[in-house]
Amino acid sequence: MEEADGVRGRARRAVRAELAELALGLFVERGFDTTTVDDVARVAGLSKRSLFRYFATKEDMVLGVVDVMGEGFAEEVRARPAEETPWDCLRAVLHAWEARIRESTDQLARLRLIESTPTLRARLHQRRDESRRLIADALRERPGSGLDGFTAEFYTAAAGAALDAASSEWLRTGGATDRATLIDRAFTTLRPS
Amino acid sequence: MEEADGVRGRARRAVRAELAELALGLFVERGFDTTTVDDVARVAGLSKRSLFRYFATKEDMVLGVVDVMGEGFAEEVRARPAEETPWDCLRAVLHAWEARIRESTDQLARLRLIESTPTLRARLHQRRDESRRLIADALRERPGSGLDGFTAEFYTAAAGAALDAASSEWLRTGGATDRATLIDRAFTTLRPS
DNA sequence: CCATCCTATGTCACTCAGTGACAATAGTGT
DNA sequence: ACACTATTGTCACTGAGTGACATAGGATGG
Repeated sequence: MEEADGVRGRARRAVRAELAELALGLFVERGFDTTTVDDVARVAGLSKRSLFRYFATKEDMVLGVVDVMGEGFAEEVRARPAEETPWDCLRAVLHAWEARIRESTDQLARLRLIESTPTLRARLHQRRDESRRLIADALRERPGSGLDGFTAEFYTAAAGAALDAASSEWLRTGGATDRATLIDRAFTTLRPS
Repeated sequence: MEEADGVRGRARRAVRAELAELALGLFVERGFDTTTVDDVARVAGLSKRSLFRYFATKEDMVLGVVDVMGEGFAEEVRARPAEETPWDCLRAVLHAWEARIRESTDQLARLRLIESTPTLRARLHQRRDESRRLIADALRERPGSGLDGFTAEFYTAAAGAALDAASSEWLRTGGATDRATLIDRAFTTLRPS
């Protein structure tokens, strides 16, 4: 039951990743809504029930990676120098995050699928929502931040808006533009330095 | 089939509103997830099937009003004076919108329910997402806006962030604060005048 | 007043996501 | 070989949502 890293846990995560990749392929090929979980299970060679032991929901098969974001992000916010403004702090962390995300594979196909599937977009937002609280709290609890809950939440949500717009544009250009640069542009739009 | 205002259409909308109110009451009382659609149908005195002829989804019974926002909002954006900056334009329209929303009943209970139910939050974001494109387009197409798609979308998403944070804070204070004021505060936070 | 539409509704059967319970079956350590 | 434990499969179930079809009710034209 413990999430501590045993051989078991690692194997499990490997299987999960494999299944996610397979599912993504199917969804991209046949469409998310028109592909049933049973379809995925059949192709993957296990039962629907077992599949749901790896993923809580169908959407999770696609979102998987994104969902852990919250805690890590909040932690990095806390680690930023105290003299940094909230806005710059968020920009910096988001920037660093982007660099890491770029390494994962299939980002373009995955994002395209998410963008074109309302169900998936909804889930994604739900996830981001849960993270937002965590991040806003981290922002407020920085030494000497002097932020109230409302302002902290707004900053965080605005940063999320930057991420959103950047992802959307990145997708529109077929992955040609640099997401990190776009994010910077968004941040600067509202706070020209 | 036509949505034009006949006697029929008006009656239909009245029934819809009545059902929505009834459903909201049940959801608030028993919880959204733990209340089945059949429950609502039973109390309302019609079949589940008929209920789904008034609402496409269970969530729609709660969100109902919110979803028409998109087009109206976009229209008002187009009607703003051209010399206004995008940011001020959004602020003004959002401000006007708030005044109108305040008139609807049960806002507090409804919002509380939405806030505390992930499924509902997800749907709400989904709706907002659909509106965002419309509004961003309207913003870009204002005479002499000079905005690219990316920037327009970011502005719009950021305005959505302000609305979100304001709603959240408004709820936190039990409806004591003025949402319009909060929105102004958010807008000013990122663009002190 | 009756025949005729048209719409709202009910009924029934179905799909699909997700869950709980329990049995079967690995795999690991001793 | 033996016990222990995690993983999987099976089966039956709930709950949202849909499609097909039958029917009741209310307006309209003759």
